[in-house]
Amino acid sequence: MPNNQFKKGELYSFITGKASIAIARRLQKKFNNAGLNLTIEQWSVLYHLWKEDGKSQQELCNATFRDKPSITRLVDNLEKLQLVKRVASENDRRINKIYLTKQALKLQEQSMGLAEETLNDALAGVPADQINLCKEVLQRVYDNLK
Amino acid sequence: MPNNQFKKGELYSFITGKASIAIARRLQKKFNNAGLNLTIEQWSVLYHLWKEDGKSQQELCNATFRDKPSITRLVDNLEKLQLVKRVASENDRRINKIYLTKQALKLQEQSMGLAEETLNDALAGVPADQINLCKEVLQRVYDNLK
DNA sequence: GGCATATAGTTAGTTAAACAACTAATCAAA
DNA sequence: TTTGATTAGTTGTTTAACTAACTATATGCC
Repeated sequence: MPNNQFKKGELYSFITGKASIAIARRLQKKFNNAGLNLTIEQWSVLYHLWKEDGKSQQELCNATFRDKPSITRLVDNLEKLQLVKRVASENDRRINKIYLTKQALKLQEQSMGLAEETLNDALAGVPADQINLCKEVLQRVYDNLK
Repeated sequence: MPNNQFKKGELYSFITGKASIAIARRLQKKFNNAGLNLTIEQWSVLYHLWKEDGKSQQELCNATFRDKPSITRLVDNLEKLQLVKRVASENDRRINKIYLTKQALKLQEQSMGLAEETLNDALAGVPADQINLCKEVLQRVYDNLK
């Protein structure tokens, strides 16, 4: 039987993703302490728009690994916060393109700095080669399941 | 600066825990397909009670890495499903001890089988030593942040 | 053109997470 | 022994995930 090195006690924390939950909580705290009124989920949408503005909601679904209703509501809330605007595509009127506002552009540097800081906290004392191997394993897991 | 091997594109998936989300989704699907009317979060509580029945809610908080309101509501829902019962502790009447019902005991074998299956799906083709290293890194991340 | 199908997005309902504020029971110390 | 602090658990509110059902637009085929 493959991979039965997973004894039950270890099984649990792999499934629950304790480590990534801890990372997300730490980042959220840093946001709160910095007075950034932003959830990690909202930040994750902005993150992909900072990389390329004007993505459609469907593209945001793919990028953030969320389903359509989740993105609809995240964009709703980001619009309420005046951080993004929906603009109907001229070519295909089913599509909403999502554009960052000036306010959102201002948040990029600070929040990305806090995110890098969080990962440095998380990975303190872990050698680079181990991090890389870990990333590869997690990517493989993701590919195995998608 | 330590650990700056994290370029931005990689940063995101580490924070979001794509891999563990994928694992949880796969396990939830297996539960649904098997007709198990159980969320992964509910299962995670049962999991720790199968290991040791009669834990207090606070002990379940620690074990599952959730806060008290989350456990209150999970136990509420598990009680509605008649899978656990709250029993006030005789020594200390602030404490609820949570006990599995017969119905819950029946679910253990099947659901744990599906969980192992899910991890085997997830880790297919990943050598044991890499899995072990990955576990160590994730544990270290968790310890760094708690 | 007209109809079936696919795609983009929204709405509704249930479950869960995070946080704050709360009640009740226990403990400790003056 | 009473007062203050601590601990266990609950309740309320907001945000988000997931599923299913829905609307509207676009596409492809006859």
